[in-house]
Amino acid sequence: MAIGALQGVSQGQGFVDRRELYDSGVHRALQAGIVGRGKVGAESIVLSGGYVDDEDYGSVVIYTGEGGRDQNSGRQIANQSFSRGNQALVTSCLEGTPVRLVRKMNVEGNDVSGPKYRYDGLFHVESYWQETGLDGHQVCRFRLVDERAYQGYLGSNSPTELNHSTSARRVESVVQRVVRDTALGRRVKELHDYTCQVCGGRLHCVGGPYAEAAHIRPVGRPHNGPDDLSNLLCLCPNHHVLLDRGALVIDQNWNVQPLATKLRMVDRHKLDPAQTSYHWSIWRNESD
DNA sequence: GGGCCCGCAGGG
DNA sequence: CCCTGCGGGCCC
Repeated sequence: MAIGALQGVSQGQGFVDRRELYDSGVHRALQAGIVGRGKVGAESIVLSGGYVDDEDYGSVVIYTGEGGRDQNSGRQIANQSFSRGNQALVTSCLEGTPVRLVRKMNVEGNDVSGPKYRYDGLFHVESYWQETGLDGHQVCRFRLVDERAYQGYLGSNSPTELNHSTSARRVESVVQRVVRDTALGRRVKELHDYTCQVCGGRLHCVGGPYAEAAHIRPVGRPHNGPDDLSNLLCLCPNHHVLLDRGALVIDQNWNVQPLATKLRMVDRHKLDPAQTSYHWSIWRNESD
């Protein structure tokens, strides 16, 4: 029942089997890959290589949700939904709470007695979406980033001062909305005079207006959206969040659904319909 | 607090 | 390859 780091457990620590992981409290399940509750968030996940759709890049992990899987063959035989453990990971994303990540190691040679699992520290659920998996069914997917990588993005000089329960959400926001907010981000905001393309709102702060540059198709793996104007919107914070989390999608006619309002356009800013169509594809089942 | 469902085991 | 199975989450 503990979220975050555990006393007496060090990063990189090995565990012989799932029973030892269970007893240590690192991952309190003998079989399931996700431990956590829908309304509280996830505690821990195990990356075992059992899912064909998983991608492990070290500090970035693309994790496939649970469910719809044939126990024996290991193949997806039904669609997944954002429920159970998948809902727990969504909650971790929305709340910004860290998740313990355990990797199953490929044991070299015949050393059966050695540790088969390794605790690899805390990860943040940066985003979630769904897509058609390699086996042809809808799967839930999660982009997890090593918390140390986050601190690297931020250039933080005191990683240990980060309080996960209170500041992680803000950390995530900074990564998505400020660090990537370069000259291009300023450009798109100037083109729209800091007016939200969804609601037309313009936030007047002391010192000037505030808006956010939002990528339609996310940049970085696995989405690999382009970091250019044709993939950027000028949005207020609320509609930025709703777009990123799939509550808003943009259809072929530039209507924002389910609001049924037209995306506000200006002549000098052309969008690429391929990007809105990609965004649609990863959220089509959730937005109706 | 009991019953039910389900899962990124593990071993034979 | 098959099957037994432990225990968490969740809904009564």
